[in-house]
Amino acid sequence: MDAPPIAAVGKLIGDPTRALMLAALMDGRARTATELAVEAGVGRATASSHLARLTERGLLCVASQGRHRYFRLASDEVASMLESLMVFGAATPVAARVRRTTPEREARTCYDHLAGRLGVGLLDGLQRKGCLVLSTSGVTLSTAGRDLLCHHGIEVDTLARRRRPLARLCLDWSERRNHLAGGLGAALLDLLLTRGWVRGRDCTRAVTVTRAGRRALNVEFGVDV
Amino acid sequence: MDAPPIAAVGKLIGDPTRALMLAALMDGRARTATELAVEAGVGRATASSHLARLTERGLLCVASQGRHRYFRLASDEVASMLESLMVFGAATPVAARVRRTTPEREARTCYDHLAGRLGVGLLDGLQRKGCLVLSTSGVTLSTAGRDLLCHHGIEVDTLARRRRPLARLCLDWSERRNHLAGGLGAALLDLLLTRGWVRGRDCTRAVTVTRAGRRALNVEFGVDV
DNA sequence: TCCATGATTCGATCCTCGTCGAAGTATTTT
DNA sequence: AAAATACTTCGACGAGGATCGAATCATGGA
Repeated sequence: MDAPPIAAVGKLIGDPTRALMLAALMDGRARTATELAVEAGVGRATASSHLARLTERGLLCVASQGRHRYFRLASDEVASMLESLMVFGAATPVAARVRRTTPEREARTCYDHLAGRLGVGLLDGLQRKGCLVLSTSGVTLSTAGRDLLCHHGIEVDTLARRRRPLARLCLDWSERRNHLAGGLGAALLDLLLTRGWVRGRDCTRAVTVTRAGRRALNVEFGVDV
Repeated sequence: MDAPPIAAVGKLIGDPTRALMLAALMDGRARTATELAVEAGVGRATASSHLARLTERGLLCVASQGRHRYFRLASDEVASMLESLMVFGAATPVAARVRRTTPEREARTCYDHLAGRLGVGLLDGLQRKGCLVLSTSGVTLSTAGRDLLCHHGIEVDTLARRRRPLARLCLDWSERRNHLAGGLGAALLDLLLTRGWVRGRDCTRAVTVTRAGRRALNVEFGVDV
């Protein structure tokens, strides 16, 4: 009658303070222990103990820089798992049906890549253009896709050599469809931001598509925003 | 500073008793409140309150039959979400690396379909044979696939008319790759069991492939067990 | 070397929530 | 009708754990 493994993870995520920390880190950026303490509205001592437990369980990883300790999500698999929780997080099924379309549903970041309608659309568009081929073990980049992305300055070959998978799928809580994660997903968000095609809002994970972005995304990646 | 939605779901799964109930229901079968109380090692009153909360949140659904109330997972999306939690459930990353291959990793059921190496292999095989085509919104069945499954007595057209999606992907905690869920996944497990190609062990979710099954799976579905 | 700042550890406190027994409701059986 | 079974609601109890302040450790700058 011993508690199954999911209980431990659930308990970890179930605490409001830890959940706030995880939610804050969903944008993929690293934060110091004090920053997270403030964001969760809790004392430094409390935050420290929470962060230690999250790290120990493999949900977070930590990098010491000087006297600061920067915490971030351990991988985009963690982000993916958290997103899958949000499917049930919102409310009762009844309330979920009458839910409004929020900006977050339109376009947002998930860890370090795009999600929401835009994220799903991007994966769709790239697939229709024959740039991405979905297979069982995930998504793979076609030669055409490689050329397109290289043309936009993304160093695909460098990314491919990393330990991190080049392309992964992540189930979207708002669309209930997949969007593109992995190194490629991160590189694409990077590209869209530097080109000024999408603009991030500082406090939330929501992003907006610029007028130029709308056109460019359609022409380049076949996205119908 | 209000608690994010994931906290509520986490807290729900985080309780050992509720986790035991969910784990028990992962095989997809429905159980009465009393059965679940026994399986979780807890009184009837306690079980009842837990089941009410799980149902309210949309993780379980309930069907009243006479004086019995049968609880089961609300959908295979719940099973999919629980599997994604197990990726982090096992232990610390260090311990996870030296982990043995258990029977559960070889082949098991997840809700009402196959998972583990066999589940992943089945999806692989069907894809290689051109029976399934992976697309962004999920998997779709090709004409060739429809013919093959009908030939084995699966009433594909009937399944397609149901509200439940015909084919869905579910991330495997042991293989970290997708396996086949949805109505088709359920029908295939059914087929394999009635043909005697795999045999379920009663108490656990593990299944074993029979000698005849090994050959048949290879010939019919291109599975390399 | 000394102080300022970031982070962790420890001990004490407080509160949430899981637990059970008893009573109440619903449904089947006799 | 009455008894039996399945389940839920209610009230009270108790343990686990989240929280904080104070003390300690670690790093950087003067």
